[in-house]
Amino acid sequence: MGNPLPRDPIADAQRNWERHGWGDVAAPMAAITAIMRTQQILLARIEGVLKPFGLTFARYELLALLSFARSRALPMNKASALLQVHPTSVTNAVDRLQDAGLVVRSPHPTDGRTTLIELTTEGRTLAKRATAALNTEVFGQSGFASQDVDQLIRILGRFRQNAGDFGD
Amino acid sequence: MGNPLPRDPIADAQRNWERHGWGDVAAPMAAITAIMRTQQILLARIEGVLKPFGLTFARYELLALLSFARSRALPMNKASALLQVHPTSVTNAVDRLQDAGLVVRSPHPTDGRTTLIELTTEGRTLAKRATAALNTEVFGQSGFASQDVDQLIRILGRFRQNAGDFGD
DNA sequence: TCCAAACCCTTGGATGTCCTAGTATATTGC
DNA sequence: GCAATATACTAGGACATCCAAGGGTTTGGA
Repeated sequence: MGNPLPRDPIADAQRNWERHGWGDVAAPMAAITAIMRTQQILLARIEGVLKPFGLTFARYELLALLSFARSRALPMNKASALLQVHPTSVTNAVDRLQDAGLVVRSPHPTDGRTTLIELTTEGRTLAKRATAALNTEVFGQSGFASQDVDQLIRILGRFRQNAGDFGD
Repeated sequence: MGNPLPRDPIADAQRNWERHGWGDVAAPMAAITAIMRTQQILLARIEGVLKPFGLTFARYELLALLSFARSRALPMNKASALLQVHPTSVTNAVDRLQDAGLVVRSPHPTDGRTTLIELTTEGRTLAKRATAALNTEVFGQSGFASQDVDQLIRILGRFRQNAGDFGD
């Protein structure tokens, strides 16, 4: 989508902030902007790897969640909570996965409000293959040094906890 | 969109990866997933602050870019490169900002292919006010410790450079 | 017991992102 | 000078996300 820029646009923005007298928030602004951009880069890599499988990242995440769940079937609201996305996003993903024959919906045995989702055999197979591809082509070549990975897990873990993602 | 989970879902995923024999990529997987989730949290905060101004993050970024540009008018392709988004995304944002009276399009004086975008007076004022709000309500309360901010800038800066974002 | 409040999922609408093509204008090479 | 190639923007389509609202089911208090 573009060639490398001559200079780091985020470092430029940080300098702009300092120049305007906002030096006290320039660094957090740069860090947050860098997170946004990094996410964009990583998402593009992930989607690129998943495309041959006919999957998007959103659909893969749901497939992976189901493949690791203890119980074979998961309520949609549970999936929404664990994936931390809006319930309508899960509805959307399940619609498409079901059209592709990778998951099936079934009614909850005792709660008429709840819908369960479950992997089909093809869904389980595809989840395995897609995970293997992501492991070798993205996670195995993340571009982060080992110590940096640890730092990221620590820093972002604390941030997410403070943001109310999880207790503990 | 949800209450805190009892446990960190990303730490759970990391354990799942290790349990399946993918221990060598479990940590990068967790780090990358944490980046995705952190971006989601930050974006929600930013959009929440910008909503009263009638802005989204995409539109704000364009407004901010224009307000810091040396030249009053910027070609659309330049904006696309600096914001690192697809040209059609800039077209989309400019359409809406123009409808809102915050920017105007004008033809390039010498290159008939190029369209310049320029802030209106209202656009410049709104950019200032929105920036002030983001500085106090988001960047000033990022939730990252000062040393962590430095770590993030360093780690993600190197990552972005290796990913080909910029030379230097 | 029974109705109001809470909960679950889905539909419809607004936005944003990207990709693919199409149109118009510039630049390059012969 | 003219054709071929490259560049700039935009239109249309596929997906994802969220919010608001609606319809069905369960729960809980009067």
